[in-house]
Amino acid sequence: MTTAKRDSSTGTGTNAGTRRDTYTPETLLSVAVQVFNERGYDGTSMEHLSKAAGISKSSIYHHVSGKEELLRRAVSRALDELFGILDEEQARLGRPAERLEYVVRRMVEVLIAELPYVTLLLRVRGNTGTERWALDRRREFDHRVAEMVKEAAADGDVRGDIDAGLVTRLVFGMINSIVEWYRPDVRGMSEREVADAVAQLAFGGLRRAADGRG
Amino acid sequence: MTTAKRDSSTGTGTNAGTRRDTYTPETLLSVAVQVFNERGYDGTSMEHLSKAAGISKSSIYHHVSGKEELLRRAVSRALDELFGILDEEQARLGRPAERLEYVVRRMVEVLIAELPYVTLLLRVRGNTGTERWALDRRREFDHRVAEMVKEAAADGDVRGDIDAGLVTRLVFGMINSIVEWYRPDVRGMSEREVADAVAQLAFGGLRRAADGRG
DNA sequence: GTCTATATTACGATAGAC
DNA sequence: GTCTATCGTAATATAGAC
Repeated sequence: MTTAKRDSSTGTGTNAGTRRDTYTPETLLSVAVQVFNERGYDGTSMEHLSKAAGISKSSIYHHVSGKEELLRRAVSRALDELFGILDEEQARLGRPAERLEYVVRRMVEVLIAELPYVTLLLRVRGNTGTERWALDRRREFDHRVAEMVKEAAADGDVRGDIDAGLVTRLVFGMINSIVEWYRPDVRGMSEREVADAVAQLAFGGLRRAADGRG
Repeated sequence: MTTAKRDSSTGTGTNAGTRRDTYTPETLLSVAVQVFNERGYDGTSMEHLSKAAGISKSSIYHHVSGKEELLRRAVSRALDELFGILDEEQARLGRPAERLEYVVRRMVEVLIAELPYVTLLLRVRGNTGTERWALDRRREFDHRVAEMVKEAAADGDVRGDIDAGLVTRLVFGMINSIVEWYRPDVRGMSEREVADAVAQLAFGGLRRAADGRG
């Protein structure tokens, strides 16, 4: 009943202002990323992509140089959004613990807003140059957040009985796991609601809270 | 300097009590799982496996029917260990909150004790029948732990302001992320120490604790 | 149990027509 | 911009010797 083909009804070629019917690297990317996430990058062939996009294999090569360029574009987008968080004012100014909580909430929001792109980024293994580059940049991001955890612990606002690197990894694990279950179509649960739940659980813990903020 | 070849020095064939030099499906599995985790299952060819095992491709087919059998054996082992936790006495008896904390700690321990097997399980995508079966069993396990969270919340021992299913997913995310960074060779950090850190962070939260137990 | 050799299919990518 | 046809390689798996 459903079809992977694009709607061709607007494709006269003379409508200057309206969206074109043919693919651009960007629109093709959104299709590719979806398939990559369903089948895994290595489990996706150009044939799979061509079927999903509704064009032939060779047409894909007209837009991009190959599979790896699609991967590079996707993870670049995810990384740019994540690093962008660290440049925001609330991530740079104020007490470390507050900056940390802001970053945690924003990570959840970015992860949901850019769900397919971040999902792909988080699943990269390291078989190609592009994948290893992505892993390096991820590590750099993790490191910068870990520094924030260390500062917050030094201030006494965050528990110091667990190593800051370990804490960062575990909180990242919690946040990043969102890509494994969050789906925008299910009713309810906005970015904000998920971000609140993650922040409350990460900072307050599972145990029934004695009061609102401690 | 390093070699992938096995040591052939004990391979006389007459030493009844000592370990044999040739592969069994089980010893081959440990090699395969390692490569699967490094390159990803889809990114691993029989050629990769044969190089890592130090035998030819066709020799692998003497021990197992193919790649997918290796995957099935690996994820079965991981699933058996995880479901085994739920049969343990401390997971079945007592207050839900205490059973839950026990399961969380044991999950960490099993995950570390069976690191490569659980790692592979957690990365399964669903392209083959074996993979879909593994995903189904994982969901079943998650569901049974989620029930425990619901009971603990009903008792008032665990916060009820966040949906039990969401809490379960986030805590699982934290636990499961261990496979992404834990390496047994790095000095320090035993199974027990990681389990303690996870339990403390999951139940107590990031915020500096007011007291030991709340 | 392990090997070499090979059958067969799938893959990434290109050539060239329209 | 898209297509069909195809190239060269790499994949899974098998055959048969030792």
